[in-house]
Amino acid sequence: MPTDHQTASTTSMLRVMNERAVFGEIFRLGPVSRPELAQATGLSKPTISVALANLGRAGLVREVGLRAGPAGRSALLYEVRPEAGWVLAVDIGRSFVRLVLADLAGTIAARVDDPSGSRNPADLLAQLTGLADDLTARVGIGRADVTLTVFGTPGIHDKDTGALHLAPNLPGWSLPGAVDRLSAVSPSPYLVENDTDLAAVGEATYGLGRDVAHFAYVSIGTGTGMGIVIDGKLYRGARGCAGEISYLPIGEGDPLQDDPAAARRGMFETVASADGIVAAARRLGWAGATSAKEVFDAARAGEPLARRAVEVEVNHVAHALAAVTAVLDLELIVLGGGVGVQGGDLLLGPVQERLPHLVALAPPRIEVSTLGADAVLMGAVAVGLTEARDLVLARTVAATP
Amino acid sequence: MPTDHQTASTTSMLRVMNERAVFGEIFRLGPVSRPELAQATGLSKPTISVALANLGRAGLVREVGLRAGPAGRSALLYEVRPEAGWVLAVDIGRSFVRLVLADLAGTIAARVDDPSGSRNPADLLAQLTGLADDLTARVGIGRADVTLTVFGTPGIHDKDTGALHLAPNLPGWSLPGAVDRLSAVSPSPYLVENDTDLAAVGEATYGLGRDVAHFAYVSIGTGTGMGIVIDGKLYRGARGCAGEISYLPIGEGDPLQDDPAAARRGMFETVASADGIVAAARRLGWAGATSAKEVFDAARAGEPLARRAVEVEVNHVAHALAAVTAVLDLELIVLGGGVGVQGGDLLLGPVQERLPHLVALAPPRIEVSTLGADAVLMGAVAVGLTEARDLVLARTVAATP
DNA sequence: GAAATTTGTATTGGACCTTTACGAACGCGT
DNA sequence: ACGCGTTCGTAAAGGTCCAATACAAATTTC
Repeated sequence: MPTDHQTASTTSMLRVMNERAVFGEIFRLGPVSRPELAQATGLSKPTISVALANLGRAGLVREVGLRAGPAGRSALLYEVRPEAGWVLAVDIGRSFVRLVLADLAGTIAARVDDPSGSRNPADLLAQLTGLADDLTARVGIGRADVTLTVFGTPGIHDKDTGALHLAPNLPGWSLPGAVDRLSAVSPSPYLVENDTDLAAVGEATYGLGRDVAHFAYVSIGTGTGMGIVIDGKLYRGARGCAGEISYLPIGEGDPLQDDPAAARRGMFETVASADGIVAAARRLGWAGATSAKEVFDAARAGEPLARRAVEVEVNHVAHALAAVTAVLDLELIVLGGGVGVQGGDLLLGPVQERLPHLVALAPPRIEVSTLGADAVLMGAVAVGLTEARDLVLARTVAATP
Repeated sequence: MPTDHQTASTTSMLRVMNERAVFGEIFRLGPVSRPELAQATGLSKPTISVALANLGRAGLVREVGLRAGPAGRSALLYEVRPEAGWVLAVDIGRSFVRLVLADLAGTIAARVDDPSGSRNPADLLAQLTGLADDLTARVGIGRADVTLTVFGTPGIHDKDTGALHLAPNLPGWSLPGAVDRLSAVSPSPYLVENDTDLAAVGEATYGLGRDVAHFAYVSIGTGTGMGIVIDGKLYRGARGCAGEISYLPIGEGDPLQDDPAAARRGMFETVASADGIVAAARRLGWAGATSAKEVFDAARAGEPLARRAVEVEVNHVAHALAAVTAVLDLELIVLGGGVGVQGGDLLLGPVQERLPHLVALAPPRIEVSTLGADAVLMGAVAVGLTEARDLVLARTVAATP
């Protein structure tokens, strides 16, 4: 049990701490006056003034107007200077590459969605670099002005070897060092995160999980996955594999005896992902079923075979969420991914009804994602903003001797 | 996503922070010299001296001897004054009540194990109060000298209502306010924690999980449960129900169709707990099986039916740990509880072998508890010590105007 | 247009920590 | 036994930072 010991501080670190606190409150509260900052931080007015002077000199905050109060002198308002930092968010999806350039205030300045072709490292890198240059040029900043780049990819990024595991859709990226080549996209520091994890952060920051302390995002689509956000922080697990619900031992039979390929892919993913639904429909007698969307449409139209296939899916999803609830005891689970979003109307009610029968605990609320396909990108922005805020501040502090 | 904002500090809070840091390092490093403390905290020698003077005046630390170095003046060593605080740990088990009185240094000064009778609130309270008085008297301190009392109980403590849920073995304790009556045992502040959670903390502090950041303790016995320790902190979940693996949807058939009572109890607990093993043995043809211990003994003797019953148990446990691994991605899982400890030799190997076939991820290490029945008690001591350290420090700081 | 109120800043004082310097204590070698 | 190098502990001086107080500036209300 490695317990983090309390840190000691010297006087000169106080200024850093307090400036950081002031900067953080400006982020949190938006345009805000000095008295409000004094209130929020517990610091005195003169201290706030000094901190604002330093932050202003460093170009991190700016005056933005006056607040007209009921009486008395109007207060100057301060806000984060948006151009103080830029976050490049990249979602490397199965069929699309999406990029967003956001300023430090979180405003999205430019966006690109590219239905890309090849996924081998060299082609993908060239494509990403070109798109990134497009975006920065469009906004009128240089490549070097990007504070931080955040990549969302499927699979698990092994930071020691630079390899990407469990991402069969990205051939060539599982070789050692392959992920490190992403540094070529932008001269900034960069982060590589699992796409489902980012989607979870996105939903937790901009979506339904905003005020929820124990939250998870469950993605069901071509594959399955889960991102866990606890107390506002992503939970990654010992090796970054937390939330790999593909491997939940849920479904009929025993993978060892049945099908080793399915075992490698994971029991839950095999039965519950899009092609698992198609397989279920076929097994039930609908030989011509080709896509999950088709099955859901038919179920909405009242087709009995399709409805039974959906029932099977409901059962699998309910069992998975039951397992997650038994382990994590969450407040809210948001359903996403292709199946989760497009089939959400058919899944949500039955799953919610089924869950209390499986776990005699207070079940979590279950909702369908509001961000949809943008969840990954928005999560990358959120992660990037949090990190970029620290980066610009650290840069400033270092430059104040 | 509630993000905790950076706190601001004033100069006078620096002293508090630094004294806290010094005190923490003394805890962490044991008898330690001033130069070592300066090194560990990053503070200067004079500051350490001042902090030690204050802590000494408050009775929290004391000189303990000299360190003879290879050359130069010998350094005075400081350690926590054990009598500065006392933690009373209480394990309310199924057939035993165990109490321990530990000083602030963590030394166990007195212990009592009582094979108690009645479990209704009034009787149990009387018994606990008597035993607690015995312990304090034996050590020579007063009731009021106890800094903190930590109770370990089965079930989930609802802090809002003061009721204890999911603890069928403690009749009467599920009424609102019942748990609050535990305050009568000692005039100190008190905490009520789930026994399995405490056992997890015990193993994480004194047992096999000492240097592990992602850890869980899985208890299998009369019931089943899991305690999760992440980065040294207990993970409780949204309502304190995290780790209730009794409800993992693992086992044959569907509880809804089969047996509503089993559904209330939880699928996994029904099949994998001690009486689940007995039931499995009977189902396999051993009609006379009466206890899990008997089944394990027979399996060790080579009895075929018993060995098959153990195989069934292995399968269930492996599935449960697979689900836990898929969700949490742990480094280490420690197996405890009656079945876990006494049947560990038969379960460990087969489960470890089975797990990689169920999850294609790096599986966690699995070990059998070394603390055994003392895990709950030791966990209560660990939790109490952490908290008591803050309490005595806060008391001191408040008394220094 | 004056009073009331709120905002921003200048000044003073206090709390804290570090640096520097020096005396105290100890071991080792001669 | 004595000196020397080394380490430990403390004292004094200096610097940084923040709060409190006081006051000037700006704005609304009556």
